[in-house]
Amino acid sequence: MAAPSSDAVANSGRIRDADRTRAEILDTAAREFAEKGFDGARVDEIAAKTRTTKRMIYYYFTNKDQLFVEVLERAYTVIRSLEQDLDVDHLDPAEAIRQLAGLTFDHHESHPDFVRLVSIENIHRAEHIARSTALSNLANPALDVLTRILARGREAGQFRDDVDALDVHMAISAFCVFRTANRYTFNAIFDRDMLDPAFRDHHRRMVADLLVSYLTTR
Amino acid sequence: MAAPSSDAVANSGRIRDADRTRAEILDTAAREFAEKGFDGARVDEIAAKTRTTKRMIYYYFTNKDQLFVEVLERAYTVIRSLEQDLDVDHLDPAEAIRQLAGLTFDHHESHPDFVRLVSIENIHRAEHIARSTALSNLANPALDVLTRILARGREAGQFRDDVDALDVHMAISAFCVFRTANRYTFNAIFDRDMLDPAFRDHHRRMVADLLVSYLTTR
DNA sequence: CTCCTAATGTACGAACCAGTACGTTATTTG
DNA sequence: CAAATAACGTACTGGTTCGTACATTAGGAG
Repeated sequence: MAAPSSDAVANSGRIRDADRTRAEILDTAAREFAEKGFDGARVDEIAAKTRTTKRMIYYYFTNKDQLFVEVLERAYTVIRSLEQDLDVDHLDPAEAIRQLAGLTFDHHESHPDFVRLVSIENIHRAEHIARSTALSNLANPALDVLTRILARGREAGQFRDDVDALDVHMAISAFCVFRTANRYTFNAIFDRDMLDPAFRDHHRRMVADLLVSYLTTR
Repeated sequence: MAAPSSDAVANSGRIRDADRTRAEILDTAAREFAEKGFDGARVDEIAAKTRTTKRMIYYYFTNKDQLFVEVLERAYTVIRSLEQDLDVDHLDPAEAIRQLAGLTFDHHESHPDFVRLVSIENIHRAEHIARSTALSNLANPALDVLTRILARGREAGQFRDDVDALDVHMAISAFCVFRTANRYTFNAIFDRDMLDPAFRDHHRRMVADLLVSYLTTR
């Protein structure tokens, strides 16, 4: 009965705010894409889970593909900024590798949606990344860090010299990504949930050990 | 004008053969699912690429989900039989690990569609595998082999004793799967095609070295 | 206060797509 | 060889889904 005034409140409470609407759409879309995949996700469903309408999605993002592009851009930006904060130049090279592996491990462990989005983008052969100048030019701070660590390790005679930073990055990513990305088939077939906390610390140490033992073996 | 007889020939040339039709559908479906993902693949398109019709797909496989289940069953069966042929009990444990890693590496390298199908199934949270008794019960011969190798390595005092066969299998799979599954985003962002032959041998040795150095470090 | 534009909402359409009703032909069995 | 059944084909439908035409309102500029 007091509806009219409460409607008015709801309306004015919902002040027009482009940034806010855009951000809310992106958040919801990220969850929905990660949950269902690109082709499985529904624009109508994303809109329904937002406090705005489908029209707004097309107003801000033109189409479903472009929406996915911006979802990806956002997801990558998060991990890149994390990596940038990594300061390991003062550490022993082996310990620096352990820190880097640990950081990657933790990020993937706590951002399964990011891992899923990347998997989905790979199924689509990275066509969205290719269309994104932001992502094509986004260098990886972790690589610079890694390059310096490897150089120091080699100079100290601790590390082998037949691997480059990208190889090491790949090996670390592979391990961390697999635990999250392939968790379901792995669990279904081997009956072991890789994300079970019981394995967490063990696996976290395992990536680090794998890389350090590899690098220090000649 | 000579159509009737040539039609008849075309018709009788296409002898009814359930097994053959089924197999052709499965092959085509596997390619199509691997190419476009489960939701991206079209039943009409699969049918069009077959010498039969959509009706036959539903005749043999009931629905799209069941078709995917059987595609997966087939794909897994191939690698399982490969692993079964692996005989490394006569080898030095470290060398046996290298052989196993090499076999896994080669299979993933030469069967990108298999890797993609697994990725797709993970996006769908292994719901199809769960529905397949064949897959749920399909043990992994590689695990038995691996268990024996690890036991021998430990007895010989060569291997560490804080890892089990499944951990090692995971590490190997992670590396091999990543190269194929994440090749596109990796290439887009780092401008390195992991499947470039130039890296093939290097990476093949790298997985083996990673595992052996890890296992032999205490 | 008025005008202009950015922001938002409603309703709809055209294409698409999984699945099916119905009919036909080959092959096997008795 | 007849009857039964397995294998196959055509044409269609009902529901879905991306995208848009059109209408409206809020808020800032002057």
